Amino acid sequence: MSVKTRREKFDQVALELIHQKGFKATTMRDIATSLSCDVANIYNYVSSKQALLEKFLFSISAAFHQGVDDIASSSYSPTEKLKAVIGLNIRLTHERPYEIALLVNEWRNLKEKELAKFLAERTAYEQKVEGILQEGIESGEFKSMDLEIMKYAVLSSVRWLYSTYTEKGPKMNPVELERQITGFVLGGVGR
Amino acid sequence: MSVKTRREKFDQVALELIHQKGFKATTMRDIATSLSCDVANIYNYVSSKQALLEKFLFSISAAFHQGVDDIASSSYSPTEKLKAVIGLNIRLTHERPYEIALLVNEWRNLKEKELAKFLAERTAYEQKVEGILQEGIESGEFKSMDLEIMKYAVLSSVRWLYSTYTEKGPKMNPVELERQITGFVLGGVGR
DNA sequence: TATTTACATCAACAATTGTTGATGTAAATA
DNA sequence: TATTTACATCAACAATTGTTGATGTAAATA
Repeated sequence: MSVKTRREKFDQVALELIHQKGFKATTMRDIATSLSCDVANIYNYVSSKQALLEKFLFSISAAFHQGVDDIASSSYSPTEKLKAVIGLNIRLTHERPYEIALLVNEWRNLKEKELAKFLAERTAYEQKVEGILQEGIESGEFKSMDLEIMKYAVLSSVRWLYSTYTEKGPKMNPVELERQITGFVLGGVGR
Repeated sequence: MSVKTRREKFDQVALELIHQKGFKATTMRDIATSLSCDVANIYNYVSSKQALLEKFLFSISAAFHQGVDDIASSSYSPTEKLKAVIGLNIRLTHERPYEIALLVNEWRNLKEKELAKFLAERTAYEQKVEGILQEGIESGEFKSMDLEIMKYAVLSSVRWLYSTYTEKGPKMNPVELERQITGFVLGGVGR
């Protein structure tokens, strides 16, 4: 586990630096310094700085898509599907918090073509979630509220989670976290 | 209104560019080009690029603090205070969406000293909201859930709002928006 | 009228930054 | 044994970028 190849170490260091300082602010020299090697050496691992960002973003984006597709096409009820989407978010956040942080904060640094591709993927993901919510409204399981607001409210309820795993301090128990978030999304803070 | 002094025009252009491209990616030359003037001219309006970011962030941060202080020290019930906090967020988002976008996305570009000051202010704001939530749990108005999770869940429920005002397309009616968000935060999506 | 204010341009700088080409070496593989 | 692989360094580049100093001008103010 903690014995990593040089390549794995590189990925990890690059990811944490980009999360911490931001993509633009992280220089190839920063990464080299953290690896105690020469700048030029980094190009043995990755073809360009842009390619580095693209790799992280499209990899985690694909994981979300696969997860939500499996949920959407299941025979679960809307409520159960919504719980599963929350569970998916918590599982991925727990496993890959730094990539999710980039997903939230660094996507705008993609170049034109990749940016368009990324935004298309993001919109597709959001529409899949919206589909579950609409199903729930129609079946009467969810209250009838503005669908777009409902979608953003639900999505934002899990978007902050990565910070509890990237920041210092005690990590939250993912099982308990899921229970709490699910309770909030379904029932709010009121009694 | 649309007749602006050169200085107001500068603020507006700088704000929109930084929102759109990000602080690091926005160059002084970008701003100059948008204003159809020389780069050097910008230094008649602001002393440095960093000062520009600081001005926007601390100004909007102060507005949030003043708002939440008035609410916290009122004699409203916890539920009413929570509604007022949501209302404050919606009002400020409606009035100053671009500054709020920077508050969410660009604070990490502050330099050491200002970064520390900013984070202290942000933590203080979050603690004030947490205080209201705790009061509500103790009085039995809110369900008893993990206070920290509750705090982040509530805060994130309003953190995405700016995008509905900075993006193209029809703007949401702030009164209806407030009603919908309040309903979600207090009662969730379930029936 | 004399002076300040607000806004403007030009040329130039030092530092930073992503990237490349030439080159080397120890270990693994054919 | 011959060759490929993975990892490494050095020197150098072209482009970008924030910022400054010198200088000018039309309008507002004293």
